[in-house]
Amino acid sequence: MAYEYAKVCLTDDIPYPLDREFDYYIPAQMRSGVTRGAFVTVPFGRGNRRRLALVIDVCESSDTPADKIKPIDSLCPESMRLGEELLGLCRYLKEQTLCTIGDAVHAMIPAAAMSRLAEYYLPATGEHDVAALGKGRERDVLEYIIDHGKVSEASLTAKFGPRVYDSVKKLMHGGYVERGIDIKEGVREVFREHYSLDIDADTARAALEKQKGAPALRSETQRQVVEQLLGGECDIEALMQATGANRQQLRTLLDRKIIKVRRESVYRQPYSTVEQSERREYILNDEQRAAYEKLCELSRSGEGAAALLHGVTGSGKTCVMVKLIDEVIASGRSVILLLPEIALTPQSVAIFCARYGDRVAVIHSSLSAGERLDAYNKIRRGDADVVVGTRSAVFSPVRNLGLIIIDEEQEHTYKSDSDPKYHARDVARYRCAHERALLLLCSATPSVESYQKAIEGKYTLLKLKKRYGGAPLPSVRLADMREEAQAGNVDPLGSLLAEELKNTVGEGRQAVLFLNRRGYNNFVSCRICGAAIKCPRCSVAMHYHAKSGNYDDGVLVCHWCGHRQKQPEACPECGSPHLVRMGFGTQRLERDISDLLPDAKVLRMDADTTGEKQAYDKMLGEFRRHEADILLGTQMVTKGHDFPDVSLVGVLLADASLYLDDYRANERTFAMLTQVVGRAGRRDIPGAAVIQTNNPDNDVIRLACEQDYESFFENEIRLRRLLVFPPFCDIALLTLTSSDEKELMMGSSRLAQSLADLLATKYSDVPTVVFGPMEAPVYRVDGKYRVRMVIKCRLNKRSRALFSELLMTHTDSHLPTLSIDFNPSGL
DNA sequence: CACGCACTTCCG
DNA sequence: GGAAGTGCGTGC
Repeated sequence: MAYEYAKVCLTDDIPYPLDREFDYYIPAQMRSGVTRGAFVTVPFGRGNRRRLALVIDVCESSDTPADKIKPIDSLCPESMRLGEELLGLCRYLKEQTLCTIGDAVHAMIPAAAMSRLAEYYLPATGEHDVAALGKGRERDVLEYIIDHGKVSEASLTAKFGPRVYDSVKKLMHGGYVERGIDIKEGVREVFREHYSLDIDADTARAALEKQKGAPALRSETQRQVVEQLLGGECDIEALMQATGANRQQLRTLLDRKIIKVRRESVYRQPYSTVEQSERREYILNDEQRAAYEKLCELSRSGEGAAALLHGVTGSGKTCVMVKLIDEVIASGRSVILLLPEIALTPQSVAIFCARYGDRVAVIHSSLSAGERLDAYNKIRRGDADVVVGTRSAVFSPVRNLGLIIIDEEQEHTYKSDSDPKYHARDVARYRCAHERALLLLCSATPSVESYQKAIEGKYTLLKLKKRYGGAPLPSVRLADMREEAQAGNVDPLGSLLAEELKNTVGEGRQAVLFLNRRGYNNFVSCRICGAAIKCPRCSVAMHYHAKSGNYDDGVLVCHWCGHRQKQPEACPECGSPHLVRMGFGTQRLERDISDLLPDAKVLRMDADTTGEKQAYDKMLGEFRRHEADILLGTQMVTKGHDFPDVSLVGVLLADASLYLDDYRANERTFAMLTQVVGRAGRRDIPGAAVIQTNNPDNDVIRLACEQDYESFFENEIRLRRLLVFPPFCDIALLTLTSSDEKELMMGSSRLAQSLADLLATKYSDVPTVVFGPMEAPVYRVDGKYRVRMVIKCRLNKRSRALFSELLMTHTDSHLPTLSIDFNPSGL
């Protein structure tokens, strides 16, 4: 059992070709701690700079020549250790998404839990002839280091400028200066200290009575502390309150071993202030019961299984989910529930907090570093067995995983577009298969890929066809905007929708208006030359955003890089002063509504007004409590929020998303319309929906109005098969990025050439269809140019090996950066 | 022939 | 990514 060697992967930010296993010697005193999944620091490279590394495996011998092997430097805290399941998942992520092990690790462990290495410089031990350095910059640097004793590279750069490292290097060569390393553990956990006596009760009483031989209590405060603790353990706040002791006085008693302290971590609870909804009983109807029983059966089988729950909007999928979670928890296993970010609201979280109390951990993007760490530790220690969270929660280190639920599984936010470029659905499938758990995908409008898998029998398909409580579907009317335009109405609000809006608000009910895309077409263009005003850093038209209240007083904003500027007086292209604002966005719509219904209270919800999560949650709360009449917004309003008083739903520009140059445009449009129509009229109020479109005959729009998913799927799968799109192939998106346009051009032809070479020789057995290189739809973003290649292929070991090789040979710090995304969420 | 600098190689 | 190794041009 003496493992002397460890295979490790570096986990700092390293280039792809360097991401392989390296053998290190394990010093004898570290043998018990250095095991698979542990983190260590190692000396690496010719300069032996310290690096953080993950132990992939330990072994008795090594194939590496003994003279090359270096010893491990130190062992990192236990709290960073990855379990066997997550270690396997790191490997899987690297294979599947071509990320580095480091990228995978960072997706799993919160930054606050990771140790950080901080290098510093200090004067070398021993005497040195400082005068021999003469009077150059090196001497100044050395004197600065000697004066300060221990200096970070950052402070040297601040003092001497960016090229200071050249001097430092020379000083190190000359033996004047040495490099040291500090290992800083991440953000501290919050602990509460509990004090108790470290001496027995008799000794304590003796001390209080000032008996000989007993420890002396030198002050009244010390006596009070001992007296208090005779009554039992006491936490620090209560103790200081009761005795008037301060930290220093407690410290003294601790040092004299009269009292002792126990530190218990307290978890910061970001949702502790959530309005408590009462724990309600869920009564299942026949359909729901059948689905629930089938799922229980799958779960109890103890094998990895996957199911797709397809239920029309309002069919009560949540009831089935909650009952299933109860069942899995009761059997002693843990549950991960994934929701799209915009569906993760206090209301949805409250359902689970009310039911499972402090056994719930919530994870979302706007947690502070400390909150994230607490949630992570709570899960890791087994103090939470229900995890509710967004995409990254799929990596939660739960104990004894029993179930992963992905709600609204078609949402593209489950696909990450930065390293690791994983899809939460694929990660969940892998985990469930390996940890013998059940995967449950839920949706009213499943992705074409998932539904196809269900039809093929890879997922167990469960259907809920009835709306819960028998609520009828809203009556849906299409408003043909071409007729409106011919009649001279170019306002965003058509006459039918305007009429319905008046009636609804007049009757004291609420309405939701959904505008397809934020600030749609809302740009400034020149009447003379027709050019739109573009962002100086990106090649897209900037959008006009009015300041609050005044439509004419606004700024231009780039939706890609966030650049803001005032609207220019004249066209930058032709100098003409005739600039006009085109199209309309949520702001323009808000103004039109207040003209139409001056007394109605309107809430506008888009990325501008909901910068912070709290603001978004607050707005939803207000609308739920009927403190406003009309909710107006982009995608955010379509999610499964249950608004009891909403009887009208309006969709503006229903077809705007049909013509995106993405093969999923139909699917997205169908899902959006189906969901938004499903918002209207639950329970006893009959709902109505008005959909404004220029394409009333379009099948996608028509079928969405009828909530007919099956027919939509039949059409769509036929189209995908015909045109060879997923699920009938996979797509690899290769993106080259550079701030130098010329280098980018050279890089892209080099890339195309290597790809062609590999396909003609080593990988001639891999069938592909190659498109490009071509400029990305938005060529320039944040000052960088982007060129792409799109490759249709089948993802398997061979094709991944091909792309991996491409990444190996095209990763170089002074070449354009290559990024590969398999089945990206948008093209 | 010494030094500077672009380019390549390899890291255990 | 970074440091050392390689090879070539320039300079007194």
